[in-house]
Amino acid sequence: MKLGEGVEAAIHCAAMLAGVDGNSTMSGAAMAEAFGLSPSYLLKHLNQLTTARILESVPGPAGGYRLARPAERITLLDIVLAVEGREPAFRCGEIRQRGPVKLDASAYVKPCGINAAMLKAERAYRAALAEATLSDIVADFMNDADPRTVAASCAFVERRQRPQKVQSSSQPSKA
Amino acid sequence: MKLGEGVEAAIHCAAMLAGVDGNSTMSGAAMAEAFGLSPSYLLKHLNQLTTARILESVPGPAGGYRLARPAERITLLDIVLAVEGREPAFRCGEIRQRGPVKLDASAYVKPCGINAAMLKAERAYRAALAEATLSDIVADFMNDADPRTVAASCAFVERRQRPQKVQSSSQPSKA
DNA sequence: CTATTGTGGATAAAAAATATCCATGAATAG
DNA sequence: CTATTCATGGATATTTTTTATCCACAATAG
Repeated sequence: MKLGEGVEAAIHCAAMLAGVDGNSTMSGAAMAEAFGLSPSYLLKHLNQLTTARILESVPGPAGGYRLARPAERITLLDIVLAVEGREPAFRCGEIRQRGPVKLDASAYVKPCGINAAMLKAERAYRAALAEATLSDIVADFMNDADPRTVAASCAFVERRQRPQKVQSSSQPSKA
Repeated sequence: MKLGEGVEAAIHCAAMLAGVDGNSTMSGAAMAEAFGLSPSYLLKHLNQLTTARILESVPGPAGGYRLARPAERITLLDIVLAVEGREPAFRCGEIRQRGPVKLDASAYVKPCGINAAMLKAERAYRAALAEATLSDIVADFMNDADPRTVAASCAFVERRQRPQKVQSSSQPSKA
């Protein structure tokens, strides 16, 4: 039972994006640099987050990624499922009916109790992940982490975030 | 996040071994046949259960496996950890310190909050697995499953289990 | 002794995770 | 408009993990 490295990367990136101002963005390359990750592979994971509507992406010279909704409404479960897929970790292969004894298919309509027990545990896991919001993660970091790391993170965000053109505010200049 | 197929095989085998009488055993080959599994690979998993002292093994012509302790004191967590290993599914790569910013190692003595949140969820998962005993699994099977499958399982165990030589008891009545 | 069974190591085959590259299209700064 | 920047998606390569097989060995019932 193992989670891919992409999960760690995705959560860290999302937490960093929670720190950008307003609708500013940060490029995938910047985040890859911040965490010493392979840029082209990280983009794959960021793309999964975009597909899951956890992030929004903006193409173009000043483009990048930003959170698709407030950090209060993004949970670790959202991110884990987006990156690892929604299928349960335990996959019942129905080996109970693979034996030499030929038994009618109607004998197996009731679900396998082993599968049920494993899935129940997995629901507990997911429930715990659903309790942890991205804003919790960020708040804990701000409060508990070493002040130097907090300062370094904020400085990085400040330096690398990119403001977006205002387009829908009070003056609809765009038409 | 995925669990290997060995987990399903191991739990089914343990549940079947819970049905053998006294100190009788059942061979790995018999269990592989019962579930349509590759014998040589299944032995690897059974061996992991033996190493973890969940099963006992008996070599020799009448040998095989049996539970090392009552089914009431074997949990799904025991089996999952024995087969999948005891390491957590989320492995923190400390990518927070892999960036270009050179910061003293003393800045990272406090554990990563993301890691803490992921491990907390994993504790909930393991706690749920620890609640499910092998005797629960067997009892649910006996009560809820289709009577034909119960009968078939019991018949298989009855036919393939192997009594052991009595060596220390008082009444060698079986003979 | 002989046949059967688990143990452990070595090894091979298959599948998945990780990583890179490139062509494409979209957006926009200038 | 033009050139640049960036995300997207496909193709592909590399590495690791999982799955599976085989064999020499030790133990033991008959």
